[in-house]
Amino acid sequence: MRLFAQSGYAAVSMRQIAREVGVQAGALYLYTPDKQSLLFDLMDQHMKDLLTAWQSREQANADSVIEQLECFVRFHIRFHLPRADEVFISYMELRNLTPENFDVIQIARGAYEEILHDILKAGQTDGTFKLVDPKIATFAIIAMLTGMNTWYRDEGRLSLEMVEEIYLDLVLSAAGTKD
Amino acid sequence: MRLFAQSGYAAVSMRQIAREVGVQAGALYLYTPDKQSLLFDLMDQHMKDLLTAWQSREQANADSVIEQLECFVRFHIRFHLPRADEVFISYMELRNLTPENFDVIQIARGAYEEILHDILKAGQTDGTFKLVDPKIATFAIIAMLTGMNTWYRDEGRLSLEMVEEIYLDLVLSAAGTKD
DNA sequence: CTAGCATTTGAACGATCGTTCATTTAATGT
DNA sequence: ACATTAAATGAACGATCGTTCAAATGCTAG
Repeated sequence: MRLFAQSGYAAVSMRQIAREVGVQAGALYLYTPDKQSLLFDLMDQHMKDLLTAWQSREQANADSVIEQLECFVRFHIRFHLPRADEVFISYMELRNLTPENFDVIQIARGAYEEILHDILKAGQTDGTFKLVDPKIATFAIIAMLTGMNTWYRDEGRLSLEMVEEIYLDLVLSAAGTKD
Repeated sequence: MRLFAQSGYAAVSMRQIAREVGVQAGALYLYTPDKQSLLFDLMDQHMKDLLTAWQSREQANADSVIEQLECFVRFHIRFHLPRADEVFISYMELRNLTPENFDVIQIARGAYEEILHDILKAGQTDGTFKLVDPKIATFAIIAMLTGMNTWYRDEGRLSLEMVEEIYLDLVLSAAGTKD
């Protein structure tokens, strides 16, 4: 995972991976059928972890849509930030998946986007959110949140908690809740 | 450019590039010193085009910060959307640049981000934007706008003009102008 | 038509790729 | 201590990589 994130799937050789785990290249094939599976399993597990983590979070079903959106934003940040390598790989290496593997990941990604989409649609329907297009807002918000991974550093100017509040404010504003 | 965008720099061979332009691999070296230069020149030209295009846009200096932000958003969308391949490469292939080439691109990228940053800071200072942190808002807005490239298709549900208005609305809201 | 220059070829270089497999080494059960 | 199973090696496979370069080809000026 570290090697793929650092140099990219295509640029990392099985021999480099073997060296990193202290083994000869041939031995890797006792654990994986091929290089492609290493990439797919990494991405597939990441998406499964993501969806599972969402489903098993402390859930308050009677929440207002604003609280639901707030919950989603905080969840997204807290899940993605500590997983910089997985997230990076999952976004950058999609084209190195075989078509079948690509489809699996895309479907999981769609399921995750639908979580936010449903919240935004509900908020638009009951008038809480002043949104022109919930589908586009979904893309925009997720891109905005995930983009954090490209610049956030633990030793940076702002703490995780502060960044979380700032992004929450940006998202709630974009959704049209600030009146 | 098309090959790099499609398969990634590392996965494209000089022989594939040669075949695409109808020539043998050796002949490419009459036009480029090496493969790396192909990638760098592509990205460097893209960044130069971007900054030049911004500087030479029809400029109304007395604009309000809201108009400036609106101008930036429209500019970003109109510049990036028709250049899907260049943008994709410029974001995905950064790690395949040599350190010196990487620095050149990063500096140009910083210059572009500073355009938006300056607008947001000005708007925060004069009270037009209700922003907690202009620097983070800069990252968030650019990520949000650039993310459009991953899903927008010409034959899609919405026209470029409509998408532009929707994103403009999202950005202005996020900046805190909608009261 | 030819001389001279520019362009392209195609073979070759050494290196590295993902993957396989006979063989060796390590661990386990009796 | 030995038989058996598991794990790992390291050499080898054919393929492909970026790059070089002598030789062949195409083009232009005289």
